[in-house]
Amino acid sequence: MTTKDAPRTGRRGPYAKSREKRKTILDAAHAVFAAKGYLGGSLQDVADHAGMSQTSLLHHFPSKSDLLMAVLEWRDELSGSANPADVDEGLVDAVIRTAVYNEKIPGVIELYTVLCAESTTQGHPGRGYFTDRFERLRGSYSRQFSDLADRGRLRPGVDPEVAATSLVALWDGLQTQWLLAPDSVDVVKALRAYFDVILVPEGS
Amino acid sequence: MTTKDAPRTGRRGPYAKSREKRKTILDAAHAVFAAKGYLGGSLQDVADHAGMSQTSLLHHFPSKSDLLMAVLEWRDELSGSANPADVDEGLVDAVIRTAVYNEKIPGVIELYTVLCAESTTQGHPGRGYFTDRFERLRGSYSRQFSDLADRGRLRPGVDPEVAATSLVALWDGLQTQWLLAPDSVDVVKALRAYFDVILVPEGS
DNA sequence: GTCTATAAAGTGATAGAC
DNA sequence: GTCTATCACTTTATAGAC
Repeated sequence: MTTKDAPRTGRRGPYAKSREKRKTILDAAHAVFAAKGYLGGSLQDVADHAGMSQTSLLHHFPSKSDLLMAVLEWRDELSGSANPADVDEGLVDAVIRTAVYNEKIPGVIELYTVLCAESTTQGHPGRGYFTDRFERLRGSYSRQFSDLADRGRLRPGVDPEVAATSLVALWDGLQTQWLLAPDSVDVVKALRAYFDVILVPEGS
Repeated sequence: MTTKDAPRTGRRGPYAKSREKRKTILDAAHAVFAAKGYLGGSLQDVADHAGMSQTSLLHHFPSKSDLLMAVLEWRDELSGSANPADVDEGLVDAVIRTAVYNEKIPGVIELYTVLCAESTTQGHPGRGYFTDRFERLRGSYSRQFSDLADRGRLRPGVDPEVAATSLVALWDGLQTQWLLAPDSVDVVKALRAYFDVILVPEGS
């Protein structure tokens, strides 16, 4: 969490309304950045969406890039609680469950797809966020594929690190194609097919 | 080709210089759009790169979106001649050869990665280009995987259409990660691994 | 075909009244 | 905490001299 509970100076604290407004703004910024990207979306767009003036918006977030970072962090918090992982869930189940869930929130996919590629450009404020995210994901998947290999579930010859990088790449690439042609691309189906081909059926 | 040879009114035609300038501009626009995206790069940036004023630039291309489309089409022409396919080359060899070649031209990868994701946004002039491109690629790869399946080279259970979509997705996703972390991601290695896992070794 | 000048609109951000 | 007004700047695009 970035903000602690409101101090106990009032019934619900003097900041209860402020936090609510903050949420409204983040919601608006999420929609705008998803639809037009960070470079293509303006603070005025966000302010209009949030039902306030552009200057009021900047009272809550000191700059446009601060707003972007807040949106990205807020999304991580939200998705963690809206789509919680089972404690003993395996890699495959977690990926498929999330991919199925993602189909219900295309706006979030749009945000990540657009901002991720945009962040590869010169001086983009989101670059660090996505570099870290990819490194973290590759590490996590790599460990889980190694565990699967230890239990003889990974197909012989498959490198856990390459599989981790490929899984992330495949997933992202599928989502991009899905955004451009939702009727021609089945993200979940393709991910299942990838797992089918790099894993060995349980107990064999 | 979009333009025919210059009419024979002069030795080299009155448009020889104009065509050269056009190439200079396309080159500059390519660099700028690759580094900053279409939304992030300005006509002034392109003009500076091309060594001319922004108004002169607009004399050659009527609008910014026209310039974008010209860059994309020009790139297709160039890459077709710079990296020609063998007539009897198989799918695998062609993909690996191109992936190896691509490592030498990171600017082109940057252009496609950034513009592709950017094109999923509202009203982006490049959207049609990328939608068509993906549809064409999926169709082409799908047919080639089907041919491989007919010759018993595709692993049983692998769907040619799913494999086609996945190959395109994997390739694009790998390139995105490669742009953000070139030392941690090996595009060619991961593509080879994917072919290894969906294909059956020759003659078996 | 190139330029200067300029239009007309939009940008992120700041100052200060209320 | 919200607003109006405004700054300083950049954007795409046009007009017209040379």
